Amino acid sequence: MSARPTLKTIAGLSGLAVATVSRALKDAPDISAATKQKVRQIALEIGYVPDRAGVRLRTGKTNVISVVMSTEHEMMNMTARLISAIAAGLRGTRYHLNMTPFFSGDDPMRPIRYIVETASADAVIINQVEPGDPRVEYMLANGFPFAAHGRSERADEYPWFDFDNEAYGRLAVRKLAGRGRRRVLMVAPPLAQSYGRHMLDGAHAAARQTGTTLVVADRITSDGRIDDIRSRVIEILAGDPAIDGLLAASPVAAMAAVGGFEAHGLRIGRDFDTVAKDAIDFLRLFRSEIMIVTEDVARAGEFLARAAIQAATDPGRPPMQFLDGPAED
Amino acid sequence: MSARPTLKTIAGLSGLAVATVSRALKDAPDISAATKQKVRQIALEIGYVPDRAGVRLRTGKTNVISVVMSTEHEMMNMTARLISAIAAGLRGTRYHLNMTPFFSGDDPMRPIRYIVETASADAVIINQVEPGDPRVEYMLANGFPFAAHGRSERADEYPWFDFDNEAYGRLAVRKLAGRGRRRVLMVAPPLAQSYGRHMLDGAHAAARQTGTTLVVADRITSDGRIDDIRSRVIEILAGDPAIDGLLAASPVAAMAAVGGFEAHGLRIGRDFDTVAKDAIDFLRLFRSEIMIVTEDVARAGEFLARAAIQAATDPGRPPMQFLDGPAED
DNA sequence: CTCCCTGTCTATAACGTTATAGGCGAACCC
DNA sequence: GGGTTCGCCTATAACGTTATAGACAGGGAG
Repeated sequence: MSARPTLKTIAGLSGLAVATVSRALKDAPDISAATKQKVRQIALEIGYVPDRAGVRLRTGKTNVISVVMSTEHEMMNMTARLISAIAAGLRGTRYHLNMTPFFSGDDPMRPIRYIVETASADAVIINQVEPGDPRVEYMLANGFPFAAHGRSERADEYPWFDFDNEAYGRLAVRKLAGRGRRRVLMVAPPLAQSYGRHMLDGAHAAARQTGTTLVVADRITSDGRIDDIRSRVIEILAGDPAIDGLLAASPVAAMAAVGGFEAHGLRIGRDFDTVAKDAIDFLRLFRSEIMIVTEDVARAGEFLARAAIQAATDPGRPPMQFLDGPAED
Repeated sequence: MSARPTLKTIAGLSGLAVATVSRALKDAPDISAATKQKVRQIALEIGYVPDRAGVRLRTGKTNVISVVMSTEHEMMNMTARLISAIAAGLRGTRYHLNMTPFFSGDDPMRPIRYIVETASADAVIINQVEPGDPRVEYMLANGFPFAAHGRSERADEYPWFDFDNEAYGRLAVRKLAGRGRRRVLMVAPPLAQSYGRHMLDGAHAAARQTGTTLVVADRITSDGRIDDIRSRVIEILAGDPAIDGLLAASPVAAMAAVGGFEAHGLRIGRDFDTVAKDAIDFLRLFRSEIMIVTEDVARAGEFLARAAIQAATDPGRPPMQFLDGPAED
């Protein structure tokens, strides 16, 4: 039951001063090679690991990356994978992963403010960025390191990873047009979020190019409740029976909307075709007739982890940014 | 750009000593009510929040609860909800949530050992407990506070929350028998895990009582790959066409197995019935013909959060334990 | 021989907190 | 009036780390 080794332990064993041990482990230039060697050897043998509290108190570095995300509803599926991927990206680094979720009804700024004010992380990772996102504005204003899944107008100024939803929108409409579909119903993401606008822009552009008509479903969004999506799609189809294509922004929305089509007796592949984006390998398992475009969340998480670390350790460097193209099935 | 307030700041403003301020905020008995009042007032005004590194260094308390879970595969769905629920349970407490996932191929003991050795959390929460689970043994041996989702043989000695899978197994078979089903195929969880054994025991018991025959699918488990489950179920049905009931341990297994039945042209409700356990409200949305038994993960997470905190702060108290009954649809 | 440099190492202080021992005046008792 | 007790407060040290300034020996230059 020996206590945990500290610098003092190594100092005692080596006959050196605590400060020397510290500097030797830091590879400081004014420590002889022999000393460094000896210190490192002892440190290894007794399994020395720096005490986080000591380091943090002295340096202010927490060695913590905080993920601040909403963890509810369907969205949780993708968020969970993203967090898992970030965790994977943090493996082998000295960073710990902290989760500060916010819940519906909570102010998304609260956890952010807390972290910034108490300096309780070296960097923050957020997702679901909106145009003019206050979290982005706040952290930029305070010079607090962060990385974002998604872009706002000020995307130039911070690290981000984003899926190219505009390319997805274009690709999806082209795929449907390629199957001869002329009138496409789109269950779009909430347009308050940046990625929703991007996707819509892409779909519109490709619709113009291919001579396809794009009908954006009103009163529902792809993050809505299944029942709402399904019943609204049924209504829309009743009033617009020429619709022969479906463009969905999420796997759940796709399932729900397809259900709406099927309620009219329409069959996928025969009476209509569907393209959907899937980040969680969901549709491939249950509705393989749907044309799937995959969003690679693992890549996103791994990138965001590295981007956050770079933002924390090297604020001078240009921010890491990556626009990920859609992967066709 | 004023620096963060510390005890020293309050000491300066109040004219008291730092130690007095500290004790006043701790409500120590030998500080006058007037002083306490004054100190608290100032602390509130300047927004004093204790520095975690300082507290941790001095007291050893990290104010961190670490969740150590595997974050991969289908299981991720439920794990994600569990983590989210734990986070919800931690809201309003002074505890931060740390995530230390392990990945397939990783040794599950590694993160546990790290946390215990470096004392980097006040308590740990684990899930998917197995009989003789080495994580449980290790933490019990080291007297490290933890709470578990699931029980092992030594369940008496530690805090846990568990879903009553035995009751679920019984209930499921009874429901099928109640619909006149006589020969039930069960897609069971991996029997290496405690909950799998429980569920199987319950199913067997109810089968005996109701005169139902229970056929446990071999070579597949409910956490397996969709395709494997589906094709194995097809094989089994080909060799055993009298099967008219399905008991699934997870929503994904249910979907996959139902797919196998349907591949034989069998229809749910007419040719067979299905009972499945669902923790993520999945089946209700997509296959409502299935009889669903709900496992309440939110309750589990909230309970585990409180149980972990109690284990950390009050090791003398008897461990919090709760066996949650299945909720019928 | 003195002076200065260079290469190593060390003493000290500080980050913010809290446990411990002690100080000091006022009130109380005999 | 002298001693004790009580109520309230403070000084000090310590947790583990690292930045800073400085110490000390040996070597080279003058």
